[in-house]
Amino acid sequence: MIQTITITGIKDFEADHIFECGQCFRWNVEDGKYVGVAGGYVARVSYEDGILTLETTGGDEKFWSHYFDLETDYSAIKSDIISKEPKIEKACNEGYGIRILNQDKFETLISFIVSQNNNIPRIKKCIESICEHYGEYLGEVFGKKRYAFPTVDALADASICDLADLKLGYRCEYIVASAQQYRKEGAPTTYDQILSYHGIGPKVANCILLFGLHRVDAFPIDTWVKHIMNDMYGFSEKDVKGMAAFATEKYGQYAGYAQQYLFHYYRNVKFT
DNA sequence: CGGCAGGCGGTTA
DNA sequence: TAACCGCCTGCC
Repeated sequence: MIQTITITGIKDFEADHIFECGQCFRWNVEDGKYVGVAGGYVARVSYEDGILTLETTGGDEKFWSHYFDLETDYSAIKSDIISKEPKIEKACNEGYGIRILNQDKFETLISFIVSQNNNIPRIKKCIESICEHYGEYLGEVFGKKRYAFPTVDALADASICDLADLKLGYRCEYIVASAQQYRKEGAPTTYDQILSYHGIGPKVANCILLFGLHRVDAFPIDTWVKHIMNDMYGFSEKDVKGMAAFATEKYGQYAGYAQQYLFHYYRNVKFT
């Protein structure tokens, strides 16, 4: 059963920008609108003239409002980072509707383990496969079978051999070990704690900080960001430390937002 | 066929 | 602590 939620007076929202800036893997265009699963609910999203419309199997306005980070003033954020770094203005204008979602911590942690040394279409495929095999079946919604992201227990108790059938490669053991650590310790709260997971290094840890824990000062440096920092500022692509220090100094507490605008710009506009 | 894709762990010097 | 190397898999 589908309910419709409409939220009005929303600025700085563009589904394309939100879902194509590298933060999530379970939202895809179906018949012209984005459909995805979050918090165990299926939703179809549309936005026009300040009105956000969600056709969903569950979750109240409060849940979705928080998920889409609607309480945050992105115009103010853009002004702030542009004032600190005018060179970012074009990227902010191109990706004007970006928002950093408030995603589930465990889902984010596992998803970014899957992302390592991998490309986006295959990451999405792998995660859907994990959901189909280990997640709760949510029914047929908008013409497709839908599945929730698995619980911590479901993945902690999964066998590495069975996961291997999902073509996850060497990431299988990371996934099971991480789910077990998460079950034992609870959700991580610091960078060092995230880094202590087997199979999580600096890049993935920063993604989990930013996208899972909403630590908007985190600045994940992947190969794209390396290209960007090289192109914009002349950094050697090996100088990850230099880039990280520069980002903190240049963008400060909003480095994560800056990363998203730049990533989106280079990924979807400049290099296409 | 080698190279690479939103890296990481392990081993070397 | 920096520089390599191998790695599951799929697609050029």
